[in-house]
Amino acid sequence: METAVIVKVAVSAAPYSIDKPYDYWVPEPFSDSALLGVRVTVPFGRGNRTSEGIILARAIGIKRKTLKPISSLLDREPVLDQDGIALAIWMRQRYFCTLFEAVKTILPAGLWYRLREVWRLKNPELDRLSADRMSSSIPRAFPILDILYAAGGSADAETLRAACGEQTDAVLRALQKAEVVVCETAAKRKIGDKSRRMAELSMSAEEALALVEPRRRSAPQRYEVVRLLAAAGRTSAADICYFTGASMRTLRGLEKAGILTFSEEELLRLPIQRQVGPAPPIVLNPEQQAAFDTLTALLSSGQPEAALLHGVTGSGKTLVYLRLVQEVLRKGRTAIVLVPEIVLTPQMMRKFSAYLGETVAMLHSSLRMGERYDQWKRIRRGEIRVVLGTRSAIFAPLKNLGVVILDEEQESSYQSENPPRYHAREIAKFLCARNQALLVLGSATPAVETAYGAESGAYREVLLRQRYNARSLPRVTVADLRQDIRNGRAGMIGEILQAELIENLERGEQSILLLNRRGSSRMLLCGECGHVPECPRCSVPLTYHSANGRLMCHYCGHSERAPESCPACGGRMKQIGAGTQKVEEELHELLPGVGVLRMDADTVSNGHEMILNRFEQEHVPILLGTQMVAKGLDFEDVTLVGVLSADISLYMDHYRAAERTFNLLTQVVGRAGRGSRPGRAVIQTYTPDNEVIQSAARQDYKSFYQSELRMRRMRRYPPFADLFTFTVSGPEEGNVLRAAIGVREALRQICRLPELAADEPEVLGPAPAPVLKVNNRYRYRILLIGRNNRQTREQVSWLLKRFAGDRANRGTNLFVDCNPLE
DNA sequence: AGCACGCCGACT
DNA sequence: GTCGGCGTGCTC
Repeated sequence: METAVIVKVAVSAAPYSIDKPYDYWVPEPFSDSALLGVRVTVPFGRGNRTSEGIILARAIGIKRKTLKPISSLLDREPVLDQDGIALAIWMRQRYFCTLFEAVKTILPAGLWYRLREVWRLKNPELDRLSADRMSSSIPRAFPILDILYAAGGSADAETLRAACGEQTDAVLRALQKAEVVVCETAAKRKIGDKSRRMAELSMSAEEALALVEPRRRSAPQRYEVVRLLAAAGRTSAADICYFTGASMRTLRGLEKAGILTFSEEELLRLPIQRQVGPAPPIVLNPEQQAAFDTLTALLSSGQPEAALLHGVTGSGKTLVYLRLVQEVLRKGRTAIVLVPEIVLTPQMMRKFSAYLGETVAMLHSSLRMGERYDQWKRIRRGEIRVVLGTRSAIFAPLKNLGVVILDEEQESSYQSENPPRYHAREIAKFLCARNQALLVLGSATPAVETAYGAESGAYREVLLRQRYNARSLPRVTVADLRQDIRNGRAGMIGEILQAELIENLERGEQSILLLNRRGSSRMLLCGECGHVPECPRCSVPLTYHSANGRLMCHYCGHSERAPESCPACGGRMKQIGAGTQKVEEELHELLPGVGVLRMDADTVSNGHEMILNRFEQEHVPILLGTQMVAKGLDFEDVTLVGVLSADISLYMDHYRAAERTFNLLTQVVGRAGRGSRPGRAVIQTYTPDNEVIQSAARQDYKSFYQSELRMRRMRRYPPFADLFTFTVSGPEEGNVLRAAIGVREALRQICRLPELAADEPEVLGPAPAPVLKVNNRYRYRILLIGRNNRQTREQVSWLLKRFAGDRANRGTNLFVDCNPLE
């Protein structure tokens, strides 16, 4: 029997329902380089389509008849080590994704190849007449041959598809069978350099307008695009689409018609801040020293238990992190430090590089793909020993990991928003266990689950109670907005807050106002019939953007020009919604001539940091913004913080609503009085007696935690149970609902299994998702309240596979999330 | 999912 | 007789 090197491969073409390691044999020339963690291309499926894959295991074995060979190697050296492969396998069973999806998440995007199918004539000498004769029985073969011959004998599949439409693939396969053409797959690196596509007119503005003007009615978008380009000159394609509502398709059409030309523009490299100032030696106060001692003791134990560093705002957790990382480096090991937001990385980076110098690397999502990839290579080569970054930095390929630190561990940004929706804390736990490394979760307001873990002994709790320089907490006033209503004040700013703002203005001190809601959504409403324009593809009202005068959908990206009169009755349209713009107007009315800086999703695109710099340097009296103003920003002169309405996030339909509100309020209140002067905070609310608001006002984590934990125990929420959210989606509401009911019934069956029944699992639903329709797909949810253990996950996995395999569910899709944060 | 194979009805 | 519809089953 013939033997060969046999490898197990995670294949990208395998969907979840059939995902497993597939065996391939390795042809002799590859056998030395086809190592574990090397990416490959392989034939897959009946049609032997070329698919990407990665080698998970390797052995010498019998070359069975049914095995197919590896087609090519994509790497000279492995891109994943044994730990990385183990992590991918773990992620598959934890997040219900395929092995390959897990690998893709672990590796940096800059590393990925684009598989390009190139079709060419099998015999380059073949003349057109013979080719036509050979393919005479294949319908629609002529246009494809036309292009192939015009392009000199070969063309890539994308070009062919663009020119020949729907059935290109089928025709190509038929031509392949007739031995007219062959297909080759070329792996092309997605080049790391991020550039953006720019467009400009390829003729004078007058000429271009003259060309599109006659068809202004039938092709309004073309006309709009040309008008914009005529006025603005060279513009990025993304901006053109934003301001005109045209799609990329329209732009390409204009390119084809010779009216505009595309070009690429390099995005400027962010200058890396390396102002390594003289770093004074770190002096810890007794409490910090005690915390440090406890953590180092844990570090030296063989298999350290994880620690919760619970320190009030301003207790100097960062100094403890720094000392700990120094200690880890001294032992010849490496460290990962995670922060929740990109905005916070430069601040933290400055501190870290001051103490640790060149061994620190920053890794976060706003790095350009190429930079990210370069950093990744430096880390792999061992040049970097400390990685600081946001969520995805947890996948940094450090060797000999000693510690992972998650700062502000309760933040929801640690959970990925797209599948696999991993949580950096869970990945960190896995990595730490495997490397005998220490996991440190730092927070002033830990997640309820984490605090419960500390209470029940799963984490070692280390406390920091003292505020830095013994500063006192801000004086907090809870202002009852109902009182203002009784007094005839209908605005967003009540009497108490106004008085405090005036006081601050007189003293020449700065204030921060928080509007507790996401984004800045304003809608249009007809003043006469009440009609609200909705998204044609989603079940949400469209949001009005004043920057471009358009109505846009945040879910699917639909965009249309805002109507001047009501499409239903012709009445006048009004803007409604309490966005930051509205509050800004109110502020101008109440405090004429006072400078206000606004920071929200609308303004943030043109520079988060710029706004903050202006606030600090130009000493603008008031900064008004959404949640982002609450996060870790320190300004010397801010002595007043106002929360416009504390209630909004309390009544969201989510089990973490109270926790989120408490965290936000505590954080934002902590922004006041960071300098030498004492701070004040005003929390406006319609429910001043609410326990969450009261405990946030007192900065009393313990009492919030205890009442929240009682509630969660009663309602069987995490940490007392795990919530699996099943979402069924599809284009037809009836089918979706039917499929969802099927899922519920299957889950109820599963729950009766003896191995699960002991935990008393419960199944609820189906209920329509909070936004029922997104992108013309209806979504229904089923909730399973149970335990996230191996048995449950196996059952869930089985259900997912069965759902995908059932033909009755065609067109619908099912996915699962466990304990989603959002 | 994506593809081939196979088994039936409407055409040259 | 053959083209193409869709139902069925497999993916190393």
